[in-house]
Amino acid sequence: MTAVPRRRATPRSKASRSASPRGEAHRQTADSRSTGDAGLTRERVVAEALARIDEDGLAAFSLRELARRLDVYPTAIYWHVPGRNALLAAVVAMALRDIRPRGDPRDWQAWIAELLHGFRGAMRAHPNIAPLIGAQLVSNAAIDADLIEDILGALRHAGFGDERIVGAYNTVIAAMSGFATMEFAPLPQDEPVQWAQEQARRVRELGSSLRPNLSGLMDRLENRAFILRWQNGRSAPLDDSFAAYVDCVVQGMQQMVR
Amino acid sequence: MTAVPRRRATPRSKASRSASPRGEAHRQTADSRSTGDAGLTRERVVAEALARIDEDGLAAFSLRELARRLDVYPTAIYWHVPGRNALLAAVVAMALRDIRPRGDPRDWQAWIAELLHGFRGAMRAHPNIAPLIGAQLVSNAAIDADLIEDILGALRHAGFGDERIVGAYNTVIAAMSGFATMEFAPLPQDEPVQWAQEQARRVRELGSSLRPNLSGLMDRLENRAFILRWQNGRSAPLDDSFAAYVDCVVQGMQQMVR
DNA sequence: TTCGGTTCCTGTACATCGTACAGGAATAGA
DNA sequence: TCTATTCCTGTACGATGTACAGGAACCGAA
Repeated sequence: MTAVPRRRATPRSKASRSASPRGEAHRQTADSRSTGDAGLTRERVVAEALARIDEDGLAAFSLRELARRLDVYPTAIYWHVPGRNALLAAVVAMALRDIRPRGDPRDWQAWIAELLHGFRGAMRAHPNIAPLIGAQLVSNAAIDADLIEDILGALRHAGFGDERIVGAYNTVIAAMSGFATMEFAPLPQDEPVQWAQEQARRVRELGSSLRPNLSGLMDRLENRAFILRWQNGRSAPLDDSFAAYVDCVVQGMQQMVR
Repeated sequence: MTAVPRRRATPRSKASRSASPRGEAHRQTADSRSTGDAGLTRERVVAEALARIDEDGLAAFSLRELARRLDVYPTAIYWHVPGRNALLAAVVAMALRDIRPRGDPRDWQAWIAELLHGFRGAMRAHPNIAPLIGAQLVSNAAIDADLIEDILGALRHAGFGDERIVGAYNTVIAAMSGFATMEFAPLPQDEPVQWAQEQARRVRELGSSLRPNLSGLMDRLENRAFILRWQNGRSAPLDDSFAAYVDCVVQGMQQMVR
């Protein structure tokens, strides 16, 4: 049906092979490579996977397409990565690499707010990994141990004792990932335009006279509130709501600690 | 490798066909059916899909396996449901059918707490749909419009005006789904025992002397905190942490409204 | 300089998946 | 009794993840 122009069966084309930089031999050691586009690395595989997901979305991502982009056979990837799931875990880790706040954990309120905003910033940079977040954060090493240590440190400064600090920690992690995961959750990717129109119509129809709050607030809610929108955070970010959410969590923790 | 005993190519076996209840003709009208196990319905398809996901997990779920269980050809499902994604959306809607609190929205704090606990209860009943929650709650009809109306009503009683009620609403939705989604996120399903052991070892090694908070709290944290556990909420629920989380959100909203 | 081992990739193969499409049998309505 | 509709059977296709068996380039020791 789609009749996508298909590349040849053999992944490394004659052309790209003979046009190899400096006409050097194809084979290179892992560390002597200087061109950067030949010689696979785990780093390169993961980075390209993230790039593919950023561009085409998670649903369209496949090891075979990734291999095509890397100009290798699909099974070559398995040398650097155990399998699809492990690759996705590594992708998440790469995307969340730099969320550690630079502020002072002793100013715990500002520090936690910075953490939550930083996490959301990473999600905004790579919104298509949103569905992976919950799945990979079960116990994955995507989050640095030093970051966890700092979170606990901030909570100590907030005044949490041994009894309640576990609940506070879990609250922070859940708050960090909860909002952004939903905000950037993907839309149905088939027929996106028609789907958005249908959703917009559906949402507006909810505001009947039988539902006074919904109808009275419809102007403010439509496409700006969960379940009542037809775009995701990529095209329609929920900045204000997220700020309110962060305030709520931080103030709630302040109350909790007393 | 696994060599699963494979059923025949034709889905409805001779045996089950001739052993059809009361030896009646195979074909039945949609409403005259009384046996309950013949005649497909959208309801039946969705219910069986949820049952399959509950038992085998989301990763193992496929339309073909579902069809095998329903004793029909895979393509028969398409008569009742547009496709895989739509089916999963319907599954989520079914699982979240009864989360509407029975309390009085005017007592907004108790009402919102009940909502959050009710949502988590639904997730505990169907933990394997956790990865779908974020994805399907973008703007899906999984949540009843009347429930949304009640949430807004509760927030009105809390004192939120037009300005801030959208942020409060999004906070409630994010809080509702955020924690439970993570708590019940699936573990890697290949080699679960070995994986759990590795994770346990990894977590315990994080508590070195370089990380005093982590090491000091390790006894309380291990397998009870996000990122530091090797079981998910199904086998190791985070009841206390969730209660703390709900308190935090509710108290935070109370502060917000002033 | 030769040679055996290691690294990293090519190439093949297979079971499985979602779903498009063409009918065909039973039923309902005229 | 005839026709249209409903709901399923049956076939088919392209795509996917990954097991497995090599094979070519490199490394270090002889």
